[in-house]
Amino acid sequence: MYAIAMAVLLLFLRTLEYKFLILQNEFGLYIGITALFFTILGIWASNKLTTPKVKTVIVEKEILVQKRLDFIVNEEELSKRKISKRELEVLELMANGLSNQEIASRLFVSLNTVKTHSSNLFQKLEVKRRTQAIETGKKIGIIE
Amino acid sequence: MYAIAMAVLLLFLRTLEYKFLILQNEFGLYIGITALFFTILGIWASNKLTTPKVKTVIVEKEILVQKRLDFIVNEEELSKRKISKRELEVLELMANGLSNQEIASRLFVSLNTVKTHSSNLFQKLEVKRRTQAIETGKKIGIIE
DNA sequence: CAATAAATCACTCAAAAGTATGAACGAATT
DNA sequence: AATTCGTTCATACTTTTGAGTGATTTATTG
Repeated sequence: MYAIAMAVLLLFLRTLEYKFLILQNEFGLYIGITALFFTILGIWASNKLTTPKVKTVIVEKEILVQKRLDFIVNEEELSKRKISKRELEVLELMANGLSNQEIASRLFVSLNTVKTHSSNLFQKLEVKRRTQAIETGKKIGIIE
Repeated sequence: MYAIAMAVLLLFLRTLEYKFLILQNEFGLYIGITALFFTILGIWASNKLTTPKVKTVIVEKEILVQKRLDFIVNEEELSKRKISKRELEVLELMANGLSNQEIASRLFVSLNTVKTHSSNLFQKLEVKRRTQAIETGKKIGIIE
């Protein structure tokens, strides 16, 4: 491409030379045309060939978080209700708003397994729904 | 900048001409140097002057918020998100672990109405599930 | 070693949750 | 009078959740 452009330009300049009898000592004109031409070519080539610049703008989105630094799991409730640690994990993820499918993916188990855990959990917490499980879990101090 | 580059080049070429007695009919050389020079200049100019593509990255920044015992509804969040008082009522009952049907009965409206309210609520809270709605609702201080 | 608990998963069925769309109505606002 | 908003409700449809049952595997423990 570059070579072709060069050839075209030279040919063009030669034609000018013969047709309009531009004198050789006026070569400033040639230089000028060449400069202009190749500047444009350079810009074009740059745009075409270089990977586009990416300016990364980081926008901070404020997320309000409330943390209890003093949180300790109520082991007594856990043993009393015979809640296994897998079940507790599931409950924690539930409280974080994950769906069963998302929990399954997170824990690398099947959806059915999560369902089994949650179902057992509900019995142990004596609740009917996940929202109640989260509520109760917080109340008895097994999750934050 | 461009003008300066042009001047520099011309000066350089003139210097070459007198120092090394380059003949005028060998102007292909001049052309070549000029072409090369201005191609590079064009590439450089292009890189400098083109507006970079802007890539926006949203980074979630955690902000610790102390939970106060004297709960006051965050009116600002309510108005900012345009959450109606009926929607807030539904959210409160959701957070108490009620099912949609139970909420409907409590508010003396139909199940479908509760669904509409909760659906609108989820959009306004930018969540997909009721568990997330409860979580977010507590975080932004519109429910206890 | 046998018993037990925990974790895994499948399958089915039913209930609940959620989406999308449209619509009716009254109160408040322009 | 026209418009906007909140509330209400319906229909239709999809996805998720949950109950119930049964089964396998692995680790632990009496």
